[in-house]
Amino acid sequence: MTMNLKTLAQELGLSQTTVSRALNGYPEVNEATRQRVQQAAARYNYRPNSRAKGLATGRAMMIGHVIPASTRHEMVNPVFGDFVGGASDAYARHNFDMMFTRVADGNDESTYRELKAKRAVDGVIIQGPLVNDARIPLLNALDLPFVVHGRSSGIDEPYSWVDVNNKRSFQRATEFLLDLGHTRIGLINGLEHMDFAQRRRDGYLAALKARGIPTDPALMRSNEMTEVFGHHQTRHMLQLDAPPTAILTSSMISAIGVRRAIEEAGLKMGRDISIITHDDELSYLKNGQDVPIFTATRSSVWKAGEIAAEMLLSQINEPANVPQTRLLEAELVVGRSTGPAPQG
Amino acid sequence: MTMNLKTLAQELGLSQTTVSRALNGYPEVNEATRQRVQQAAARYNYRPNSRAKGLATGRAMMIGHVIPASTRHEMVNPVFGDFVGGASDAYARHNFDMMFTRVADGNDESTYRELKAKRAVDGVIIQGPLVNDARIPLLNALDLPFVVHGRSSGIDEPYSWVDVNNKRSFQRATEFLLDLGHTRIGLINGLEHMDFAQRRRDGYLAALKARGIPTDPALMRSNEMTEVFGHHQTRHMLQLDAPPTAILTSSMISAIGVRRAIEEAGLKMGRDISIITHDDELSYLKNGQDVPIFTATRSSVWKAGEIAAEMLLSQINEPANVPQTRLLEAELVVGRSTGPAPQG
DNA sequence: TTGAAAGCGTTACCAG
DNA sequence: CTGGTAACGCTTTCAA
Repeated sequence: MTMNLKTLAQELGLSQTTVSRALNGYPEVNEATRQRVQQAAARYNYRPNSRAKGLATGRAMMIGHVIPASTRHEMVNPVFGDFVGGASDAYARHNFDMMFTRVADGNDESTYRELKAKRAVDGVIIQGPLVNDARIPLLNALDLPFVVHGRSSGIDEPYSWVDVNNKRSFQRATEFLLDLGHTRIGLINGLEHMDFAQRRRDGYLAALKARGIPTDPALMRSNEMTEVFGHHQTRHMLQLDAPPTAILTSSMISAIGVRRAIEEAGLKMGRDISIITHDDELSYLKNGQDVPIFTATRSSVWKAGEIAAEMLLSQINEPANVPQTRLLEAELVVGRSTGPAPQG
Repeated sequence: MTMNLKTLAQELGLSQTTVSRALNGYPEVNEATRQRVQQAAARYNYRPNSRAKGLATGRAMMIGHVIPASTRHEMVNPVFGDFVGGASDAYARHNFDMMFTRVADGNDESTYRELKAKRAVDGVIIQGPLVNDARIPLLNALDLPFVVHGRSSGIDEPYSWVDVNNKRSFQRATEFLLDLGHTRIGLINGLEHMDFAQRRRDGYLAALKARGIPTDPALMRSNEMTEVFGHHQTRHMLQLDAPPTAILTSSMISAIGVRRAIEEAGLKMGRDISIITHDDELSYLKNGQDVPIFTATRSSVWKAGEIAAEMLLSQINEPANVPQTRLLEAELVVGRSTGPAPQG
């Protein structure tokens, strides 16, 4: 048997009401009484039953993260872990908890509906948005607060998001390789229906176009970002008549496979071929300026998680408070769509 | 306003009791009534409010995973993601949810106490056990059901665990390298207070000893399993007067750094040096037998997550049901400690 | 086979 | 400043 409000109140010779008020910081309680109550609560290690509290207040103090089963590898992607780490720090500050639901493919509509109907969460974070992601209209219709990590092209409803500037960073990375003299640059990208993959490709193409370098479809691959595919795609590219002299990879995990394929081909890194990866903390000197290349570094993704969580909580706490699109620290971008959204 | 039991019952002209019984599969309800109720529930997309249900039943239908902040890199370790993936599959089958709590270092005692006092979860999974891990006696004292992913040497209380055979796999891997003719084998291990790291080292040492190969402390490193440290440690080992000709790595993530250091040293993989990594799906022919080397492959870790979750749920549902130590599929081991535990 | 009513442990309203 | 009491939405006994 564990302590509850009723017995704690009896123990103190007070009413449940007063004890509850003392513990929840209501002003109208006598300071001496409050002290007494707090001490007793500490002594008995009393914590309000979260389900009872939730029932009474109508708030779950819980945020849901729904993970499609298809993206089994997603959980392994460092971006996932870092984002979630940052978010959970923010939740902890506000005494919220974080709930994960893995969902079979194609089943996410019913999952969100259920989350809403069961009142299991006060809001959700959407990870890995697709192009024209159906979850966004769904959640708007369900009136379940949410924030998207990333953006979804093709959606014209309002929604809040936090993203890195994928287009700009891939454009920069490509320019960097061009500056080094490479003209055949391979792109190992994520799946094309993922929104970020399109933005990254756009950046890559824009850089090539600006220099008048022809694009070669054989150098542009897209698939799940796993070691196996990184390896596979690289092997094929290296067998081309005119293989790439540099490779741009979308994730640290696929880069493992890329490097293995390069090893196996007997090529020497840095001499025969160069590779750079989206998670790298890289910058380079250009016109006397230190220019960062990638924006999805481990720490900025962590930060993105924190910001997304804070946005969601503020949306939940004061629904009137609609976030504005703005730039954060030059690298992170947050926004409310259907406003004047920053490009990239 | 969303549908609840009361209005659903009114809509049907039935009592809440009957509706509840019909929906929860109680036998004493008229089949025609049940049909009618189920259809109405589906039509209104009714789901019982999980907090109200939890209050009434005394069960949270939620499992907690507590993640120490120190292991920030842990969330990035594929082992973490795969284990959690498997576990959440199992939870989904039983309609349980999964809650994550990140906790500042040294604060985990109060976190577990709070989880218990708030009745937020029905049980917890312990990840990354240390040698003589204090969480085990704590949770036993709190009477909060738990299952450990891994084991904790030095604990003599009973507890349930699921583990791979770390010792045997590192012993095998070392033997494999010895069979290839290597005599200077570097070990890049996890932090030594982590229980698994000790077991792995033991396996490595046992293999060397069996062949009479002297051990060299300079070849045995242990640290967090990150790219940075993998790189760092490898660089140092390669600068030795007698550098290793093979390296055994504890994780795919640190292996990234290992490979980079080897590249930078201008060595050619497979000719100058070989590396194998604990996550590799490797096997080799020995005496005409195909012998698997490592046991912590991605898929077996996934499976371990499923098994751990199932053990925990069965412990929660029928506390009398104490799991027995046993071998699963030759590679996974589950158990109840203070029984005759399998070695390794 | 069905229903009324008493919890489950809080919060919040309304009196005093 | 404090207390009584009615929600919150469900399950579960006890009666019918």
